[in-house]
Amino acid sequence: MTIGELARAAGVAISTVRFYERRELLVPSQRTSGNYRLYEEVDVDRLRFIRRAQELGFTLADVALLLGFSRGRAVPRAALDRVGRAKMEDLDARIEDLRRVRRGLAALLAQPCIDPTQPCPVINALSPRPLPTRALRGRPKAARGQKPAQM
Amino acid sequence: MTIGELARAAGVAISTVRFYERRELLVPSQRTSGNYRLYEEVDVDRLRFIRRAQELGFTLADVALLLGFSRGRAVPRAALDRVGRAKMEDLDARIEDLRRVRRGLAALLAQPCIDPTQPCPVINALSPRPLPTRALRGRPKAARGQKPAQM
DNA sequence: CTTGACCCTGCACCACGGTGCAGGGTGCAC
DNA sequence: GTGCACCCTGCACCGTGGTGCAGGGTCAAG
Repeated sequence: MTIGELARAAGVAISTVRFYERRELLVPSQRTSGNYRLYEEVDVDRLRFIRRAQELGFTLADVALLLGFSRGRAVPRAALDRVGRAKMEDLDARIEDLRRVRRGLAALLAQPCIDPTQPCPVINALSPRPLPTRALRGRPKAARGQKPAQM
Repeated sequence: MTIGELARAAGVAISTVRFYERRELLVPSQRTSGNYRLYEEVDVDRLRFIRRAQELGFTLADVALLLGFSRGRAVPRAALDRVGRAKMEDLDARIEDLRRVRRGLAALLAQPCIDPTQPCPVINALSPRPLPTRALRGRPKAARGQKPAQM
């Protein structure tokens, strides 16, 4: 199975497959005499595993970890649990972050602005809080892949 | 007020202030004869506005838009509403995405793995779904600024 | 033997929001 | 007049997950 066939089978771009190889996530088992990468059926599963794990919020580094563990035949349940639960907490924190943001934004938008020619307290509404320096936390992980949602 | 004083007052790095200047978000009103940037009190508010807006999920491009509008003295309520409501929808979609991911991950972790020496169906649990090609959607915006939450 | 589809490597580039550094100038106190 | 903190510009780099391109080689059909 060539790289093009693999890519089509798993629904990803060829460049992405090569990119995963650089990250050591999916190394072809063989090469042809002409140096073409050759994959097997199991690599389709592996590639789908990578994509699915990304969907579940794992980074490629996490996936490398899981696949690295799985070199010893099975993914040790304990390892998956550890990584998975950490990811779970991460997800919960991100969801909470976004909800907090949502509340703030809702409050801002709900605020009536009486005279549109006045310096409308919007900037004031946003700025006064001294921000505890640690502000702007957040996790940049997972759920990527689309452009920043035009406005 | 020099750049260092401004940065301290708003709790951001000097390099960040200069970065915002490149993005035309915060241009100093004056320079000294020695070419030092000079800021006023209002710039502290403006800087805090930027940070707060980022907390609320606006990108720097969004902020530039809002601040650009506000050149005409006030932030037009309509503009803020438009940008803000779009951001709101974006937030809702992201929260829903994460919840979906959370459900998937929870299901995966809940799955008991009887024999830890067997190829534990974890990879199988993740891979079999052919993924509808469009998979891996998501919005990469907002809530950045921290490292990817170690595991 | 040629054509065309496919593949190879290596490198540069995208967005996003910054950070860091070199090499130099300024401002003020002592 | 010197030391030190602070400032300047410009450029390169970080992580994340890729994409795109140039300049070539391979392979199978016709």
